Amino acid sequence: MKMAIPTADGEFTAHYSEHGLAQLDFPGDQRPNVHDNQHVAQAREWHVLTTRAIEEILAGNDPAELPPFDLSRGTDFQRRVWDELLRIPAGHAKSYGEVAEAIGSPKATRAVGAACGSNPIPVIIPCHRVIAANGKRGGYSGAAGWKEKLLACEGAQLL
DNA sequence: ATTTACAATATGA
DNA sequence: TCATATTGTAAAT
Repeated sequence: MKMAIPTADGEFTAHYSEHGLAQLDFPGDQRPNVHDNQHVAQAREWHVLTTRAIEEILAGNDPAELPPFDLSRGTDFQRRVWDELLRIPAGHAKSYGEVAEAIGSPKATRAVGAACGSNPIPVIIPCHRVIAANGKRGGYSGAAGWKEKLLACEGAQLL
Protein backbone atom coordinates (compact mmCIF):
# COMPACT_ATOMS: atom_id res chain seq x y z
CA MET A 1 0.00 0.00 0.00
CA LYS A 2 1.60 3.22 -1.11
CA MET A 3 0.27 6.61 -0.04
CA ALA A 4 1.52 10.14 -0.62
CA ILE A 5 2.05 12.69 2.14
CA PRO A 6 2.09 16.24 0.78
CA THR A 7 3.98 18.72 2.95
CA ALA A 8 5.47 22.17 2.55
CA ASP A 9 8.81 20.47 1.94
CA GLY A 10 7.68 18.04 -0.70
CA GLU A 11 5.73 14.85 -1.05
CA PHE A 12 6.75 11.96 1.17
CA THR A 13 5.67 8.44 0.36
CA ALA A 14 4.52 6.01 3.03
CA HIS A 15 4.31 2.26 2.50
CA TYR A 16 1.92 0.24 4.61
CA SER A 17 1.91 -3.49 5.10
CA GLU A 18 -0.76 -5.47 6.86
CA HIS A 19 0.92 -4.80 10.20
CA GLY A 20 1.50 -1.09 10.08
CA LEU A 21 3.74 1.56 8.59
CA ALA A 22 6.56 -0.33 6.93
CA GLN A 23 8.58 2.34 5.14
CA LEU A 24 8.80 6.04 4.56
CA ASP A 25 10.55 7.79 1.67
CA PHE A 26 11.76 11.33 1.16
CA PRO A 27 10.35 13.51 -1.63
CA GLY A 28 11.76 12.68 -5.02
CA ASP A 29 13.61 9.65 -3.76
CA GLN A 30 11.13 6.84 -3.75
CA ARG A 31 12.49 3.40 -3.23
CA PRO A 32 10.66 0.74 -5.16
CA ASN A 33 8.69 -1.22 -2.64
CA VAL A 34 5.26 -2.58 -3.40
CA HIS A 35 3.06 -3.63 -0.55
CA ASP A 36 -0.16 -5.15 -1.79
CA ASN A 37 -2.79 -5.95 0.76
CA GLN A 38 -6.50 -5.65 1.35
CA HIS A 39 -6.40 -3.55 4.48
CA VAL A 40 -7.05 -0.30 2.69
CA ALA A 41 -9.42 1.13 5.28
CA GLN A 42 -6.95 0.45 8.06
CA ALA A 43 -4.08 1.87 6.06
CA ARG A 44 -6.11 5.08 5.70
CA GLU A 45 -6.38 5.44 9.46
CA TRP A 46 -2.66 4.88 9.84
CA HIS A 47 -2.05 7.35 7.08
CA VAL A 48 -3.85 10.08 8.98
CA LEU A 49 -1.63 9.50 11.99
CA THR A 50 1.49 9.33 9.86
CA THR A 51 0.69 12.54 8.04
CA ARG A 52 -0.07 14.39 11.24
CA ALA A 53 3.10 13.08 12.87
CA ILE A 54 5.26 14.26 9.98
CA GLU A 55 3.65 17.66 9.99
CA GLU A 56 4.38 18.02 13.69
CA ILE A 57 7.99 16.99 13.20
CA LEU A 58 8.53 19.35 10.28
CA ALA A 59 7.13 22.11 12.48
CA GLY A 60 9.66 21.22 15.17
CA ASN A 61 7.26 19.59 17.63
CA ASP A 62 6.89 16.13 19.06
CA PRO A 63 4.19 14.07 17.37
CA ALA A 64 1.38 13.32 19.81
CA GLU A 65 0.43 10.01 18.25
CA LEU A 66 2.16 7.56 15.95
CA PRO A 67 0.86 4.79 13.71
CA PRO A 68 1.92 1.20 14.42
CA PHE A 69 5.14 0.15 12.73
CA ASP A 70 5.86 -3.00 10.81
CA LEU A 71 9.34 -3.89 11.98
CA SER A 72 9.33 -7.42 10.65
CA ARG A 73 12.65 -6.76 8.99
CA GLY A 74 14.39 -5.59 12.14
CA THR A 75 16.44 -7.54 14.65
CA ASP A 76 16.06 -7.16 18.41
CA PHE A 77 19.06 -4.90 18.55
CA GLN A 78 17.69 -2.64 15.85
CA ARG A 79 14.32 -2.39 17.56
CA ARG A 80 16.05 -1.41 20.78
CA VAL A 81 17.86 1.34 18.92
CA TRP A 82 14.75 2.61 17.14
CA ASP A 83 12.76 2.57 20.36
CA GLU A 84 15.46 4.61 22.00
CA LEU A 85 15.43 7.11 19.16
CA LEU A 86 11.70 7.63 19.62
CA ARG A 87 12.38 8.80 23.17
CA ILE A 88 14.55 11.69 22.03
CA PRO A 89 12.44 14.83 22.37
CA ALA A 90 12.31 17.42 19.61
CA GLY A 91 15.21 19.82 19.65
CA HIS A 92 17.54 17.41 21.43
CA ALA A 93 20.30 15.30 19.92
CA LYS A 94 22.15 12.23 21.12
CA SER A 95 25.45 10.82 20.01
CA TYR A 96 25.80 7.28 18.70
CA GLY A 97 27.70 6.45 21.85
CA GLU A 98 24.93 7.72 24.12
CA VAL A 99 22.32 5.71 22.29
CA ALA A 100 24.52 2.62 22.50
CA GLU A 101 24.88 3.13 26.22
CA ALA A 102 21.17 3.68 26.70
CA ILE A 103 20.33 0.32 25.16
CA GLY A 104 22.87 -1.55 27.24
CA SER A 105 25.84 -1.95 24.91
CA PRO A 106 28.07 1.10 25.39
CA LYS A 107 30.60 -0.16 22.90
CA ALA A 108 28.17 -0.93 20.13
CA THR A 109 28.28 2.58 18.76
CA ARG A 110 29.07 1.35 15.34
CA ALA A 111 26.26 -1.14 15.49
CA VAL A 112 23.94 1.74 16.38
CA GLY A 113 25.02 3.45 13.21
CA ALA A 114 24.24 0.33 11.25
CA ALA A 115 20.82 0.12 12.88
CA CYS A 116 20.08 3.73 11.97
CA GLY A 117 21.16 2.99 8.44
CA SER A 118 18.62 0.23 8.15
CA ASN A 119 15.87 2.32 9.68
CA PRO A 120 12.94 1.97 7.27
CA ILE A 121 11.10 5.00 8.65
CA PRO A 122 13.24 8.14 8.66
CA VAL A 123 11.87 11.38 10.18
CA ILE A 124 9.31 9.64 12.41
CA ILE A 125 12.04 7.44 13.84
CA PRO A 126 14.39 10.40 14.30
CA CYS A 127 17.65 8.98 13.04
CA HIS A 128 18.52 12.57 12.16
CA ARG A 129 18.79 13.37 15.87
CA VAL A 130 21.67 10.97 16.23
CA ILE A 131 25.00 12.64 15.67
CA ALA A 132 28.67 11.85 16.17
CA ALA A 133 30.26 12.34 19.57
CA ASN A 134 31.60 15.88 19.29
CA GLY A 135 28.76 17.54 17.46
CA LYS A 136 29.90 16.31 14.09
CA ARG A 137 27.16 15.40 11.72
CA GLY A 138 27.88 11.83 10.82
CA GLY A 139 26.13 10.54 7.77
CA TYR A 140 22.62 10.15 6.55
CA SER A 141 21.78 7.61 3.94
CA GLY A 142 20.09 8.73 0.78
CA ALA A 143 19.04 12.25 1.70
CA ALA A 144 22.01 13.83 3.44
CA GLY A 145 20.64 17.36 3.20
CA TRP A 146 17.60 16.47 5.25
CA LYS A 147 19.59 15.83 8.39
CA GLU A 148 20.74 19.41 8.67
CA LYS A 149 17.40 20.72 7.55
CA LEU A 150 15.46 18.76 10.15
CA LEU A 151 17.88 19.63 12.92
CA ALA A 152 17.78 23.31 12.01
CA CYS A 153 14.00 23.10 11.96
CA GLU A 154 13.94 21.86 15.53
CA GLY A 155 16.73 24.08 16.72
CA ALA A 156 18.54 21.04 18.06
CA GLN A 157 21.32 21.59 20.54
CA LEU A 158 24.47 19.97 19.33
CA LEU A 159 26.70 19.53 22.33
C1' DA B 1 31.92 -20.71 8.26
C1' DT B 2 34.94 -16.68 7.70
C1' DT B 3 35.94 -12.00 6.15
C1' DT B 4 34.66 -7.36 5.17
C1' DA B 5 32.49 -2.93 5.43
C1' DC B 6 29.39 0.35 7.82
C1' DA B 7 26.17 6.83 9.40
C1' DA B 8 31.47 5.36 15.72
C1' DT B 9 34.40 5.91 19.73
C1' DA B 10 38.11 5.49 22.99
C1' DT B 11 42.80 4.64 23.40
C1' DG B 12 47.84 4.64 22.35
C1' DA B 13 51.46 5.95 19.59
C1' DT C 1 46.84 12.59 12.90
C1' DC C 2 46.82 7.58 12.24
C1' DA C 3 46.23 2.58 13.59
C1' DT C 4 43.56 -0.48 16.10
C1' DA C 5 40.13 -3.10 18.98
C1' DT C 6 35.41 -3.25 19.89
C1' DT C 7 30.17 -4.24 18.70
C1' DG C 8 25.88 -5.93 15.75
C1' DT C 9 24.35 -6.72 10.88
C1' DA C 10 24.44 -7.66 6.31
C1' DA C 11 26.64 -8.93 2.25
C1' DA C 12 30.24 -11.15 -0.08
C1' DT C 13 33.47 -15.16 -0.27
